[in-house]
Amino acid sequence: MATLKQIAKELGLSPATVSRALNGFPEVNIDTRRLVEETAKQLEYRPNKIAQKLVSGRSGMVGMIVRINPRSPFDRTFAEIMLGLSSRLAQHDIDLVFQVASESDPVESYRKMIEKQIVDGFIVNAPVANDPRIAFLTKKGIPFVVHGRASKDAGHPYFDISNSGVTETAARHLAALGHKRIALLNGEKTAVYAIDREEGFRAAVADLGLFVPERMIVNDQPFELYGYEAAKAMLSDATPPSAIICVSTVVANGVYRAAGELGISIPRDLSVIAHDDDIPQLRAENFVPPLTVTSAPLQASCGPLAEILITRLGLAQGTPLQQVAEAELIRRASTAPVLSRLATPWT
Amino acid sequence: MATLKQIAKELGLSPATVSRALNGFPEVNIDTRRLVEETAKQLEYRPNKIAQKLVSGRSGMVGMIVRINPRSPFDRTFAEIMLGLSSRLAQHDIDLVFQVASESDPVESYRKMIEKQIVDGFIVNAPVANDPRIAFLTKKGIPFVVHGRASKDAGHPYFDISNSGVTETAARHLAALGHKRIALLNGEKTAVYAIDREEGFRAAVADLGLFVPERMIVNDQPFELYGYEAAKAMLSDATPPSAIICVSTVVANGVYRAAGELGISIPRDLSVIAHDDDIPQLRAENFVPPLTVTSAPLQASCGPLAEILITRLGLAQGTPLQQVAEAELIRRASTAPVLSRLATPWT
DNA sequence: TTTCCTTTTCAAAACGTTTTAAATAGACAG
DNA sequence: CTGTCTATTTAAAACGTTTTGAAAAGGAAA
Repeated sequence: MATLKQIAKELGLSPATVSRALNGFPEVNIDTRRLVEETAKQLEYRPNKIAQKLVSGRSGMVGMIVRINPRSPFDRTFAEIMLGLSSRLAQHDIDLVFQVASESDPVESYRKMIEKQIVDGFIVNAPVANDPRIAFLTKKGIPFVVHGRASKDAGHPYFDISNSGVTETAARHLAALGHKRIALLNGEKTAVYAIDREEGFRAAVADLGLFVPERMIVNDQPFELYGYEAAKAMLSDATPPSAIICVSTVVANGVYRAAGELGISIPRDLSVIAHDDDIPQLRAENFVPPLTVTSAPLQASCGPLAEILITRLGLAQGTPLQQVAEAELIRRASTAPVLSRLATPWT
Repeated sequence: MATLKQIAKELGLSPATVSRALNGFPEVNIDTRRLVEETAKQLEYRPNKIAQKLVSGRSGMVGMIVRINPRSPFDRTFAEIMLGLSSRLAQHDIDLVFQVASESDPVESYRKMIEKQIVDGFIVNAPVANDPRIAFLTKKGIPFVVHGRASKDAGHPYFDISNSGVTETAARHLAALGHKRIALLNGEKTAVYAIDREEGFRAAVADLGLFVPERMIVNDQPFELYGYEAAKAMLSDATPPSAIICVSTVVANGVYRAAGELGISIPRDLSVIAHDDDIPQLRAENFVPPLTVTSAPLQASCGPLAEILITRLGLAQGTPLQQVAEAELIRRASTAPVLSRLATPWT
C-alpha cells in the first residue's frame, strides 16, 4: 500500500504539499491538487491511521467496557447498544474498542485502557449508584457518555429515559382501569434505573391514593425465573395483586408462566404491563395475550449516545450533552379493567 | 504521563538504553536497568501503544465485524463469543475492535478496516457457504480465525463443533428410545452449521433405517416463533412426529408452547431435544419439563478461538489452527420412550 | 530598480517508540 | 605499547503522518 512519502517522491513534491493537497488545505495550487489526488487514487493510497494518531494525539477510537458477569441482565441489551452505537460512530469514522471488565475492580479496566492511550473516550453503561467509574473518568478528565445516569442530577454527559416516568405511566394506566392492587417486579436494587423506577412508582401510587405493601415491591436481576417465582409468591398471597408492573419483558414472560400454572387468566384475573427495551427474540406483541408495555427502544438511544460522545470529543457541536427521553405507552391485550372482586385496595 | 524520552533526559541516558532496559534486553548494565525501572515506575511511565505500533507495524488489535441485521439469530451468541474472546485476548494484551457490517456488501467493512491498518487480524463468525469474507481475507493474506467453518474441508483456521455429530447424537438418542418418526427443526439454509446438521441428521436416520418425509425437515432462522409455527404445523399432521430435534433452545421454547396449546404432553406424547449453546436467560434445565440437549457451551469455544488467532498472528506456538469439538448429550426429562401408538414409522 | 505582497512549495521538526550500526571504555593478552 | 575482545552506551534512522517556519517565484506598486 502506497504511503504519502511515496506519492511525494513519485511526483517530485514534498510530503508537506501532498499532505495538504489531500487534506483540502486552501494554499495548494489547483493543478497540483488534482495531480496529487489522481496519483493517490491510482496508487490506492490510504492514510496510515496509526501515524496520523501519533501526531494528532487522537486515536479515533472510543472504548466500551462491559461487566463479564455471565448472568448479568445486560448481556442482551449491551449487544443492542453496541450494534447501534458502533454503526453511528462509524459514520464519523470512529471505531469502538471493546473489553470486558475485570471482575474485582470496576475501574481497573478503564485505567488500563487509558494508560494504553488507545481511546479518546468511553461509553459507560449500566451505571450504579455512586458509580466509581464515573467518578474516575471525571477525575481523569477523559470524555465519556453514560447510557443512563449516575443520579437524577448527574453532572456528566448522558442519555437516559425517564425511569420514574416509566413506572408512573404504567401505574396511572392501571389505575385508570380501576386497579387498586398494583405490584412492582423491579430490577436489581443497585441499578440507578431501578431506583428511579421505584421512586416513580411510589410517587404515582401515593398520588393516586393507593397503598402498596412492601412485599408487593420486589427487586432482583431481571431474569425469567425471577419473574416466575416472584409472581407465584405474590399470586398465592391472601390478597393477590390485580396488576403487576414488570421491569422487563423477560420478567413478564416469567409472570405469564406463573399465571398459567396457577390457572390465573391474563388479562381477566391479572393485568400485566412491562417495560420494553424492544430487543429482538422476545417481542411483546408475540406474547399470548400480547403484552401492554411502556416502550423505549434501545435502538433509539444509540444515535443520541453517539452524538453526545462525539460532541464531548469536540468533533461536533450543538448537541445537548444531557438528554432524557420518555417511554411510550403501548396498549395491548394484557391489561384490562379490573374485576370487581379484585378491586378492593390493600390496607 | 511521562515518555521514554523524558526518562532518558532525566537520567542523562539515551532513549535507546532506556528502551532496552525496559524491554529486558540483555546488554544493559544491571545498575542502569534498576535505575531505569525505578524511575519509570516513579514517573508512572506507560509506553505509548500508538508509537509502538507505528514502528512495529503491528497494532495489537484484532477486529470483529458482525452483521447488523437486528433480527439475526446471532445477536445473542455473538455477545457471548465477544465476551469470552475479548477476555482471553486481553490476557495477551490484545484489544478487540468492534464494528457492524455494512448491510449490502459483506466484504466492505473488512476492506475498510484493513485499509485503516488498525487491526492485525480478524475473528469471523457465522460463516455461510462459500463465504466471501473468508475468500477475501485469504486473498489479502490477513490472519483470521473463523468460529465455525466455511466447509467441512476448509483450509482456514477455525474452531467449530461437529454439527453433523450434533444431529447424529440426537437422532441416535431418540432412536434408542424407540422413536421412528423424528422431525428436524433446523437453522437457516444458508448457514454452514445448518447444512452440516441436516447432513448429519440424514445420514443418521438413513443408517438407522428410518424414513423422514421432506415436510418434516424444515429450515429457518432460529426464533421462538419459527419453532412455534413449525411445530404446530407438524403436530397437526396426519402422522405427527413422536420426536422433534430443535436447532436451539429458543426454538424448543416455541415447540413447547405449540405442544402446550395442542394439549400434547412432553415427553409422553412428544420427545423434544435441542442443541444448547448454553447462553444465559433461557436455560435448558429451567424448561418444564427440563430439556434434553446436545450441549456445546459457546463459552468453551472462546479460549481455543483466541489461541488459534494468537498462534496465527505468530504470537504463540503449538496450537493446532483447526479444531473441532464434540457436543455432549445431556439427558433430561423432555425425551422418553415412544408411545406404542406413535411408534410406527413414516412411509 | 527596489519593495512589498501573494501564491505556492519546501525543509525540518515533531509525535514516541524501536532498531541498527557505531562508538566508547576498560580489561586482558601479547 | 599495541591490538583484540567484551560490556555497555550512544547517535541516528526509521515508522508515516502533520505542522511550523521559511523560502522561492512571480507580480504589482512605488
